[in-house]
Amino acid sequence: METKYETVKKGIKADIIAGTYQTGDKLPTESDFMKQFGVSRYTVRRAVGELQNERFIYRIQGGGMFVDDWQSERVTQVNNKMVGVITTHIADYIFPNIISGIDRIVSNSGYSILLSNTHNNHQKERQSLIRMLDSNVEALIVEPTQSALPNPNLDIYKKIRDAGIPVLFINSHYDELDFPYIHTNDLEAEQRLTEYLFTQEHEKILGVFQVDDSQGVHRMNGFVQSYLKHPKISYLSEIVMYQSSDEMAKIFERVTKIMSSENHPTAIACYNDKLAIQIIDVIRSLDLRVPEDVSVVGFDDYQLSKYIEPSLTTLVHPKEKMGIDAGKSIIKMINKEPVESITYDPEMIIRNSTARK
Amino acid sequence: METKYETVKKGIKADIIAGTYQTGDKLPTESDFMKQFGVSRYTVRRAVGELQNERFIYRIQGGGMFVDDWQSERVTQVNNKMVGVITTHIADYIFPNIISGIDRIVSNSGYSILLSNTHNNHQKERQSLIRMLDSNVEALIVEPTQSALPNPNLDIYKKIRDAGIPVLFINSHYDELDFPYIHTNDLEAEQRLTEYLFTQEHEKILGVFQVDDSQGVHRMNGFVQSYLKHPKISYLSEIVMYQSSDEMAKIFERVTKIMSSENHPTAIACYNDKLAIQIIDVIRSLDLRVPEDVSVVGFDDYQLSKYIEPSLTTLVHPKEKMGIDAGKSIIKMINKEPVESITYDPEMIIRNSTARK
DNA sequence: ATGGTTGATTTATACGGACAAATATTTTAC
DNA sequence: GTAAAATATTTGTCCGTATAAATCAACCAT
Repeated sequence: METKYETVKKGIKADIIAGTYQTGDKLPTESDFMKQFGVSRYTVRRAVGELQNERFIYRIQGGGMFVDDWQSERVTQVNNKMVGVITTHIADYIFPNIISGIDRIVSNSGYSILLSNTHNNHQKERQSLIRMLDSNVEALIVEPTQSALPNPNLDIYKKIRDAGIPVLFINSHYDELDFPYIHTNDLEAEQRLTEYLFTQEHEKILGVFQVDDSQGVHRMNGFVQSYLKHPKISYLSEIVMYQSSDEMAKIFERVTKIMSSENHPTAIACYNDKLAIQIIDVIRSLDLRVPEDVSVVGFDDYQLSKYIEPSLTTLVHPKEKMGIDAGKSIIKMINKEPVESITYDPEMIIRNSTARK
Repeated sequence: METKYETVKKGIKADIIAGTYQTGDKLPTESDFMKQFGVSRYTVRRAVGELQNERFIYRIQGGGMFVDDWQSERVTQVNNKMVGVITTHIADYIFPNIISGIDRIVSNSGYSILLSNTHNNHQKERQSLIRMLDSNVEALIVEPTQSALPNPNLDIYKKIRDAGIPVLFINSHYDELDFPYIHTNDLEAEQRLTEYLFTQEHEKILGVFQVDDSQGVHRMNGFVQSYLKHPKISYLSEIVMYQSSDEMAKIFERVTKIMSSENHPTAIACYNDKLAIQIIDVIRSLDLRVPEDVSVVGFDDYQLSKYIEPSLTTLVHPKEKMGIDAGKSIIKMINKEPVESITYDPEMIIRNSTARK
């Protein structure tokens, strides 16, 4: 709940910004505001006192209160409550849902989102972190960049920690830093999915994974560990690893080569749905049918994965909810309340891109 | 003569500077100071309140008052080069692409994006605008909220203009404000698309349009004007109008009713691809085939529109490019260079959701 | 020892009242 | 009409009181 003086302050401030009271105008008297807001003189005076500190008004004893020239250069103090959000990509894929979830929560607490993306590049991550610090964000939500590789920006993260700025990681995290994080259990989920393909009698499965973020590595490990539980067929597994900086065309070439061979895999486990959708296109160009000839599975349950033909078998995990949880956690952290890390267990959704061998 | 609270303030401040109270030390309680200076609690609180504003002390409710690190860097100059971006939705649809395009450009010029969304609600737009001003953004990129309706926030926009803050509108704009804008030529494009349906011998076409944003209104007008050019059949057109606040289920109900009738329309023109995809689902639930029984067209060329079954006939317009152009324009505007409004002419893409009647 | 509960302490918010000081307005005196 | 004086208005300072919220310290049960 908001305090009364904050309500009064906001009310008057809004009228000033809206222009109801113009620069230089005489404001209503304290008694007027007392009646208008139904509060005591103390409360009004506290509100206008802060507005005076923020240079929105000035007061003349005996004369009245007046709107200050608040529009001119007030570089000095900015009362901006901001939460910094750093992700690898803004537009791609599931991030909009996450960002939207964050926004829904933090905007209700009066915070804005200062957004930055790293294009999965450590140098850009560094720039983003520095800019966030310069902008005096009160807290940070970060999706680590190339989380599977050593991070050269740990020095800045440590500075941020020492400055007492709360940091929350999403999707992955760094073991060296003990910030809380919210992520999905990629390894176990991919394991279950691969296991499902085995029950469909697939033995030779191609895994295609992006390995410069830790989610991709976990998914790949899930794939591999599934095979290790079936030592008789584990030699049949094939894996294509790629980095986010690689050209997609090159990756598809490698997949094409593998799928063109005599004894090609009968199923493909993809890093995510986006890749799966593209791989299905590649497969069809080889005159193979999905799922009759090749089963394809993805990850994430991208919102349109059920509408494409064939609809995708995949793993669903919360997206907007992750954002909402992240927003709630970061607000708690700002208020110095304790916060627990959260792990989501993705659920398998069987659709039409998979079939018995 | 000095006021009492000034005396108290000076007294405490002197002890801090002299080192009687060291940085981090707990100060005496308010009651202590009341006795020490022989004043009321109000006076003590007023004194320590100002000391807190001057960063000499900090207070913890229930905990006590402590000497702040007043000797360190007093002025933490905030280097916040920020561009505010206000859209109706963050996650939905094509906005991520636009935001990503903006980010690509402005981040290269050292700017961060302060993001806010309005959920297509005027009240929230107002809050967003005020927050942006409070945060000292150097420029604003705004997608108008409910742009087809009168905007109650024009007063703030005018205030922003008077303050010399550059504003750029995307997707739509307000005629009352002469800010530059970047938008697509929705009317003509929808006209061409409807015309195409006529060439496919469709005569009875249902239009489903969202009418609280001006894009939707323009699209609907394109649809209508197309019919007006064919007066012989214009009585055959049907239109379902809805607002963003309406429940989708209700809209689908109305569509269902129309499509269940004896002589139902043979084609449906949808506000956008997202709606088209859902409408195809509705149509199929009525045991009608797309495109054999009913042709469906969308708008926007949503990225997965070519992957769904059937792939969508639609109008493509730049999305990320719109963001890039917006970014470039806003940087120019910050540099006080002249900027022209930009109009994109969407291109028609014929896919498999349409067929000859 | 430890973990939870209770009560005391301390700051935060809020009300009402009183008088002082500066300014604004009206009245009075010329 | 003008200037001075009286009055009213408005902000500034200050007090006492009350309740809420957060923290701290002591206690008790396990």
